[in-house]
Amino acid sequence: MTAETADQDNVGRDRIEYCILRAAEQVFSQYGYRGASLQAIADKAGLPKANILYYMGSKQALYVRLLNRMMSRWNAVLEDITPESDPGRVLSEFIRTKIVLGQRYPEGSKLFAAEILAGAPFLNKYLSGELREWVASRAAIIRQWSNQGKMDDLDPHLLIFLIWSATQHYAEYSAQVTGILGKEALEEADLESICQFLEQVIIKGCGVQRPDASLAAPR
Amino acid sequence: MTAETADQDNVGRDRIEYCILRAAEQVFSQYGYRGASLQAIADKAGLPKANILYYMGSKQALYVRLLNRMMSRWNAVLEDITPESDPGRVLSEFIRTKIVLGQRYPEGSKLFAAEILAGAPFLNKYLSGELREWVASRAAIIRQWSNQGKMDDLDPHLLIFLIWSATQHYAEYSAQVTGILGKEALEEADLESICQFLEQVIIKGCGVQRPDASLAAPR
DNA sequence: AACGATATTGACCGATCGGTCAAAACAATG
DNA sequence: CATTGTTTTGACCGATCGGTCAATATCGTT
Repeated sequence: MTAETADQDNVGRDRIEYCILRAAEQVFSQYGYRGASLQAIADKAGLPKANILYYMGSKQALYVRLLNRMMSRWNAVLEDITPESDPGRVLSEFIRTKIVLGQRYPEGSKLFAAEILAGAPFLNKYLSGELREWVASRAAIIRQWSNQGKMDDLDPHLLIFLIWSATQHYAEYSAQVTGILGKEALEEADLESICQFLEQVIIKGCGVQRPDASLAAPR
Repeated sequence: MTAETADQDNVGRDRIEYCILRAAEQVFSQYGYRGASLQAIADKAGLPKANILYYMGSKQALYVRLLNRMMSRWNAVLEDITPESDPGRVLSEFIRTKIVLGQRYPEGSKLFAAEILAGAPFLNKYLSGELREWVASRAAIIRQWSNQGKMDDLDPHLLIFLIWSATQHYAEYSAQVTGILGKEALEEADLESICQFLEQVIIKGCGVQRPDASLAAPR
């Protein structure tokens, strides 16, 4: 690197890399790792194929980078959960956040789904490592809620799986959902309906108690 | 065809076709349509590649045949639903049937998932045709249940989506589920727990009333 | 203007893709 | 045994795969 024009240089580099990542996410999410071709990514990015490899090194490196980017987007979810939290509020926020993430990054969600479908060849360590710990810590807190009588006594892992599956469905199966509902795409109002539906059914289904039942007057 | 040794002939042919379909289902479900190669299918079936094409005609014909086979497996679900049915029993059976199907045909389930992820290029007509009608008719009955006060007033489409997603999750995301639970595979007992969990949460979450509340003595 | 570093890109590599074909192997009938 | 129809399969086709490379273009520094 020559002296300190680094800022400008990196800005230009970052812009191109972002463009490549965006194109690659679309192609990988649609066709999976093996089904995607660098040529298709290059075409979508408007660059020659050799340029993709110049910036990303290899198909695998590009793919792994996309996976990591998507994982990091999910890291913020359910961060502030504590044994003292109100289950209803936390579950509600969990559901809404997941729905929003799926809408904000539909290709990333599908990319992740395709990776799992293929048997998680690049993510098995993450699944049985970081993510397992993540789930275990949240499950322990949910378990405490049950013991405190704040909600029914349910397997917390299965509850987390339920929320995952129910929310991700609308990102990964958008083709099915829109096909059946006869819509071109899901609108804001649809998403709000979905969120309210899932909140109501899941929170009620878990027997979540009103937070301040002993304090607030029932009405 | 020569006279009537047709039986034997067809049996031999069917056996080979079944073998090919089984191998193809594995490969397609793991890599998607574009990511799968006829060579990989041939290797898994223990046949030369040219033989696959002799029996199946083309990669696309083989793929479409697998899709149709999987769709027909799902046809039996929720067939005997009526406005007079007990919602609890129907939903419970719906959930269990879906879980069982996912376990019986894990590759078929993943095949379908991969097809939807890719934007359902081969299934969009089915989704917005047959399947939409299927959903609409069931949704109408669920709506009647709500009007009869048998359950809460919820969007039936979203309820069907919820059950679909929650059950299919254990077939399509088996790599994630086993990775997080730290199991090699889901056992019978796990599946029973999952079914009971989903039945309890969803039925309770929908406010389903006990069927003979006015007849049976509360205990 | 001259120079070294970085970017860009067309040409090319061996491997593999889906698919064709004709020769060989096989089975059944006359 | 000869004949006819069906399977089987290796060889091959043009296209495309991921990846390499060297020639060229661009840029900042001196």
